[in-house]
Amino acid sequence: MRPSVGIRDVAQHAGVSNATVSNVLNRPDVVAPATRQRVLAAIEELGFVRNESARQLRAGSSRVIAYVVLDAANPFFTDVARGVEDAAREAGLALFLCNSASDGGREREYLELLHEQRVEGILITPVDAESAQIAERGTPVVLVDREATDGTRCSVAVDDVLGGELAVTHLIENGHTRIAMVGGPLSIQQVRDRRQGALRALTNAGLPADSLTFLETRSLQVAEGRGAGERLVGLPASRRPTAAFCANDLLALGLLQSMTQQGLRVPDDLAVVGYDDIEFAAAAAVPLTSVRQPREQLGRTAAQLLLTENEPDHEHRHVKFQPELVVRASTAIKRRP
Amino acid sequence: MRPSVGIRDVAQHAGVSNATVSNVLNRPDVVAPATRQRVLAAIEELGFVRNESARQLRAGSSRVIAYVVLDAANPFFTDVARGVEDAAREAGLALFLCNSASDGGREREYLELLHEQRVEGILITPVDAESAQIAERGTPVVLVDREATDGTRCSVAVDDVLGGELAVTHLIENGHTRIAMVGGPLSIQQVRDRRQGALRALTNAGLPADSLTFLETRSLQVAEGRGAGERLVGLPASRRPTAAFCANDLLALGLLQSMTQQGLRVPDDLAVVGYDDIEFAAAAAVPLTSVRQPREQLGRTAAQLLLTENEPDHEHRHVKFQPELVVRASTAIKRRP
DNA sequence: CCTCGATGTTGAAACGTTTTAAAGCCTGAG
DNA sequence: CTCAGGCTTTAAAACGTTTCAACATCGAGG
Repeated sequence: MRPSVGIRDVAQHAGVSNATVSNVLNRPDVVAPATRQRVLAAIEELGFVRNESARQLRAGSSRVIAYVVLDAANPFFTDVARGVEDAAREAGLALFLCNSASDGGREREYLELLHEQRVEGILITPVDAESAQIAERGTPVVLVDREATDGTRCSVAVDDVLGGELAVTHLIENGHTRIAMVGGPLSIQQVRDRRQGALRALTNAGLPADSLTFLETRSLQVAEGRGAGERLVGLPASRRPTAAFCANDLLALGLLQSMTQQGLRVPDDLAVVGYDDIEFAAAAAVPLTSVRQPREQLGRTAAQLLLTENEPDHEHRHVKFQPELVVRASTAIKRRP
Repeated sequence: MRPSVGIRDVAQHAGVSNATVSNVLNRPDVVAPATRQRVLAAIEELGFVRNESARQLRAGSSRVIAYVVLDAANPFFTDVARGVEDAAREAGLALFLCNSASDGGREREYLELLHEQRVEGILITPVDAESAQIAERGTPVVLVDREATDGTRCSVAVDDVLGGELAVTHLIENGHTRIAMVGGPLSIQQVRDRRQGALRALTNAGLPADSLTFLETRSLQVAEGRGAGERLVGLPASRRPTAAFCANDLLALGLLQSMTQQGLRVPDDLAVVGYDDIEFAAAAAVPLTSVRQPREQLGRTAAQLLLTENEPDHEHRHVKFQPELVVRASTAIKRRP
């Protein structure tokens, strides 16, 4: 099953030393064309596959970076990952994706493993603030979609406070004064920031802070959005919000579904704003107004920062992008009946 | 930056031999409690992180499997991946995700890298038939969502021919006789199989084969679905199909969007069936009728097969699941006006 | 007091590469 | 004919673990 043909088998078969085989693998130009051919033929014939562990042990570098993603099922993160991969590929690195699935334990396990693997660098969208503290143990770490509070590492983020403000300001301009915010858990920095932005929008408009009903969810997934929809409809009509700002598009889609199911109409009975502007937002039952983030650029930039990490004069940087509101049908202004 | 503290530094610091440190790491029960404490303290103090390359080089096994996915942005695959991860985790293995993004070149690179890394096993949904042939070079490989034609490896698939048949039979039963199939490229086995199923449905119903207009797309992504929508509407009304079967839900969502944009109504002007029944299908502008596949089970089973792969008496198995039609609004029967 | 088995610990040999310094070989100039 | 210098090739020493056989130590049983 595993004949385990090594570099020395190849060498013997080609009638050269193992050093020469190694040269063919790593510096093909340095070895004479004739010998090179012979060695390549031997490699082919024996089905030799270089043992990366041994290579890495001796050479010290790994040619791999990893992205520990918060939720692989969320298209937002796969778009970020695409950006990461493009940049990594340009630098000749491969990307391994790890899914923490919002589970701090998994996240820790993956980080440990990646450290042990001595990957060239780690990108991570951490589960919560604590895990963001994770000590750097020799492997460079860059935070993605989260700002590093201390100066111990680079980070790439989007201004979530501004994003929340944009969303809710838009709702206020459309005449809404009772607004729900759906999102959670609050241990997630983004949720807190977006809520803070929402509150700022109220303040700016001179509305009282209790104009915002916060519906906390256990995760940022579609099912939780549906649950929030039921809770929302359960509220007494007099206090029921006329608009909802969701902490991400998955929640918004779930909310939308739940509204339809319960016979309420969007935007007439409830206006909805999502966040992320994932591709499916535009294809939703009611095309979703959403706060767009530069997803791929986020990933691309993060990877680039990571690559500068072991330059001698490296200083940790914190890049922050601006979000942008994309208006669609889910917040069309209410028609007079 | 990289003090590179090794097992012997720890040993020295704790006043034991490196063998003992290794024992603490791998067989904690065999070393006396007092010594163990001392070693653990030293590890903590020095911030030692085991070098996985060296471990693997010596020990031979890697505790990692990988899934080379066809399109990480397609929720279908992330759901499969969830199943894979659950099963892997139960077996104490970590999962690395690699995204070939339907690019044969990338796929080959990743496979090469994974072979070199000596991962415990590889799951792959291959880009095309050729790449499915990829020689096994010591690392067990299991095909996911694709049937292995030769008996050289295990595979887990869903009956795509049946799926296509279910979809189109449903359309025929709803009275459609001019049907479009949207999908491609034809190098993808699934697309071919689903088309074959569609044709079989026609035959069963006694309809001529040219009742099916095949609109080939360049990929299975939303944007291509939109493109197909435009082509569809461009057809002369007399020949224009009244229903479309899409090779996956992403195409169907794109098609849907394009219809709405062009002022046509689903299902009245065009009935639409998707494939995969991803979560977003139910939340679409018009909830999508779709062919559901047991996504997580697919992944879970694949991982389990992979784990049996180096049992002594292993025989390659081909598991095949049955798809199931989920009917929603996008194929509701046309009302008499 | 000796032996034996159990329990902990260790020295040293792998594992399969890369890398470095040096050795061979050749060609053409002196 | 010799030798400098360029081009190829090589022997051997790492890299940081795990593992195995062997070595202490100790208490109990004879």
